[in-house]
Amino acid sequence: MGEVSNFMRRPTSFDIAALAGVSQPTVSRALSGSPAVSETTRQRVFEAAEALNYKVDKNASNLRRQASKTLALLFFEDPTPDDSLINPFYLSMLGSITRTCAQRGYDLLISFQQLSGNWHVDYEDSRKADGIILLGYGDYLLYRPRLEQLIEQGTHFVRWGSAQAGQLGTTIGSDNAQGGLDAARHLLAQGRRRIAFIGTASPQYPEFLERWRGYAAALAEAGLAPDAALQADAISTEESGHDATLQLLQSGTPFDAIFASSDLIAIGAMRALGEAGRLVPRAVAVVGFDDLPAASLASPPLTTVMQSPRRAGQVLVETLLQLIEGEDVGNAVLPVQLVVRGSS
Amino acid sequence: MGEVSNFMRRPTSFDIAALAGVSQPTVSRALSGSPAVSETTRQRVFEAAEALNYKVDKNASNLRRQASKTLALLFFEDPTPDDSLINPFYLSMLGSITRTCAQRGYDLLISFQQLSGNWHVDYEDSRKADGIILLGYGDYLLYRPRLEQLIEQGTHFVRWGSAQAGQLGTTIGSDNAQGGLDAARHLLAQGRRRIAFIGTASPQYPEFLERWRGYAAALAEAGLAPDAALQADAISTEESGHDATLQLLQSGTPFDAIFASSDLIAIGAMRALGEAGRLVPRAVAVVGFDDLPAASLASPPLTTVMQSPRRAGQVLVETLLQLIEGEDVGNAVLPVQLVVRGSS
DNA sequence: CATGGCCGGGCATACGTATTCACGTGGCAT
DNA sequence: ATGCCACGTGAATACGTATGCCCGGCCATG
Repeated sequence: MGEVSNFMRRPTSFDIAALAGVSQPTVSRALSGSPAVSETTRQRVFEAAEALNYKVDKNASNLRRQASKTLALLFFEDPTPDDSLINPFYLSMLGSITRTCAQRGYDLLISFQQLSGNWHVDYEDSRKADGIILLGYGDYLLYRPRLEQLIEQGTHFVRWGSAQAGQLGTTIGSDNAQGGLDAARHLLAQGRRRIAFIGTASPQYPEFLERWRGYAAALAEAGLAPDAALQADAISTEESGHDATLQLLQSGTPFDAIFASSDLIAIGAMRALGEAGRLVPRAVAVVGFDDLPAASLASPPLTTVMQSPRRAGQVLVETLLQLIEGEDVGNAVLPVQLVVRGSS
Repeated sequence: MGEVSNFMRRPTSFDIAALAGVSQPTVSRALSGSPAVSETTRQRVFEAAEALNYKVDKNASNLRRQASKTLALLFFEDPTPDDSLINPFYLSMLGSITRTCAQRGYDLLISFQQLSGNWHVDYEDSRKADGIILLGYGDYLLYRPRLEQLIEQGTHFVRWGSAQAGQLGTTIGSDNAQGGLDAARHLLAQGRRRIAFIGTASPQYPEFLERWRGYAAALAEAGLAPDAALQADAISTEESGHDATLQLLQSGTPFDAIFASSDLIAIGAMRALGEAGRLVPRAVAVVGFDDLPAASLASPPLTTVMQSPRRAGQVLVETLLQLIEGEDVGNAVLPVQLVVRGSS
C-alpha cells in the first residue's frame, strides 16, 4: 500500500521531501545543516532520507553551488612514459593526502600527466576540481610557463618542491638543506673526512641542490671544502647510483663515506660498494635521503634523512584548502629527521 | 568594439554559441562529435570554443547525462589505520589504472577506506562515479555483505583478488596457484627437497591459500607431501616474515629452501637467515611473490613471482567499463611469471 | 512542376539541487 | 491593542548541458 517509491529510480530530494512532509528546499537545508531549519524537522528529514537511502546528487549539487568539493592530484611522470614506477615518496604521500581530503569532505581526483599536453585546462577549468596539487614537478623552470597560465586562470594550486624566493604560486617542501646538513654532520661526527656526494648539484633538481648545499655547509663547519673529485652525478634511480659509485671507485679517489641525494641512489651505491668488496659501514658509511620503505629493508639498513609523507600530505591539502578559501598563505618548509641505521 | 565577454565569468556554451553564430544545442552537438552537425559548422564552433578557452562544465554535463564519466578506486587499508603504507603492489597498479582511465576518457576518484563505515553508499550512489574498483579486499567472506549491498544497489564494481567459484561480482586476480607451482617447481629443479612455506594457508587470505596450493601441487609432482613442520604463519610484512623464519630456524627442522607467499615476507626471511648465518642461496634458497621494487634491490636480489601491475590495472579498468556498458563479463585470471634472481 | 525524403539545426525542456525572496505565525515591547 | 521582529518554511528560479521533437529548405524523383 502507499506509493513508497516508483521503484528503480534513485530518490531525489523531492521524494524525501514528500515522505517527510516538507518541501524540497527544506530537505536541502536540513541535510546541509542550515541553522534555518528546526531540530524536529531536521530529524524527520534525516529519517526519511535514511529510509529511502537517499544521497545528494553530487553533480546537481556541484552545478548549483559552482564548486566541486574535489581536489585534483597531478603526478608528473618523469622519465619513462611506460609502466615506470612513480617516485615512491610521492606514493607514500598519497595515503595522507586522501585521508586529509576525506576528513575535510573533499574528494580526490588523480591523474598522471605527461610533460606535453594541456594539463591545467582540464581540471579547475571544467569544474572537475576546486584546486590542484602538483607532485613531481621538480624542475621549476621547466614548468614555469604552465604555472603562469594556472595563475592567470585563477586556478588554485600547491606544488611540492623546493621553495625558492620569487617563485610563482605556493610551494611546500622538506627542509632539504637541513637534511643535507644533518646527514653530513652525522658522517663527520663518525670521524669521516672524505665524504662523497652522489646525486646532482644542478639547479635542474632544486631539491638535490639544496641537499648538496646542506652537505657543503656541514663540511665548511668542519673546516673542509667540497672536493669536486668526490662528487658523482646521478639521477634518482638505483642503476644510476650504482654506476656513479662505480665511477667514483674507479677514479681512485679515496673516500670513507657517501652522502647520496636519494635512497635509490644510496641503495645502488651500496650495491656497487658490495661488488667492489668495500664493506658498509666499515670502509664506507652511506647515508641516503627519503626513507623509502626499501631503505630499512636494505642490508645493511640504510641510514637516511626521513621526510614525513604523512605531514607532507596534510600540509599540502590544508594549504590548498586555505588558498581555495581565499586566504593568503605562503610557502612552507617541513622539518626532516635523520634516521640512523646500520649503514653508518 | 564588440562585447567580447562580460569578463571574469567562465564562458558557457551560450557564449560560444553566440560567437559562432549558432544555437547552444548546436554547440553541444558539435563538441560532442554528433554527426548531426555539418563539418563547417563544427569548425566554427571549435574555433569559437578555442577563442574563449571554453571547457564543458563537467557538473552540468554529468547532471544532464546522468553519468559521471568517473571511476572510483577504493583501497582498503588493512592492518594499521595510521600512516601505514598501502600494499606496494596495489600502488604499482595505480599508474596503469589512471592511465587506462585517462585513455578511455574517464576520471579517477581515489579513496582509502576503513573497514567500518558505509563506503559503498557514497560513490555510485551519489553519482560521483559510474563504477568502483575494489583493491585490498582480500578476505572475501569479510566483505560479502557489502558486496551484496553493492549488487543490490546495482552498483558496478570489480574486485582485485582471488576468483573463486560462486563468488559475488566480478573478480580479477593473478594466477596465484600457477605462481606457487612455478616457484616450487623451480626450487625442486635446483635439487631442493625440504622447501618451507612461509605465509598462511588460511582461507582468510585466499590469494596466499592459492599460492600454497600451487606449492603443494608441485611437491606432489615430485612425490613429496607438504610437511606441517615446514610451514610457518606470517602476514605480509617484513617483520612477520622475519619472526616466522626465526621460529622455523629455532624449531630445528632442517630446510634448504623457502617459498614465501609475498616479497615482504621473503625479505624478512632473508634477514632472519642472515642473522642466523645461513647463506642465501647456498644454504637456503628463497623465492618470494609479487616482484616489488624492493625485491630486485634486496641482497641477494630476490627470485620472485612477478605479477604485472600494468596488465592488472588495464584489465580491471576495462572490465569495469564493460560492466558499466551492460556487458556480461566474467572473472579473469592473469598470468604470472617467475623471475629468477640471486636468491635461488 | 509537385511531392517526398533527408539533412542541418533551432526550440523547449529536463536533470536535481541550493539559494533568494516572500510569507505567515507567534512573541514581545511599546 | 498594534506594530515589529525573528523564525521556520514554501514558491520560484538558476546553475549549464544534452536531447527529443519539430521545422525549414534542398535535392531527387515521379
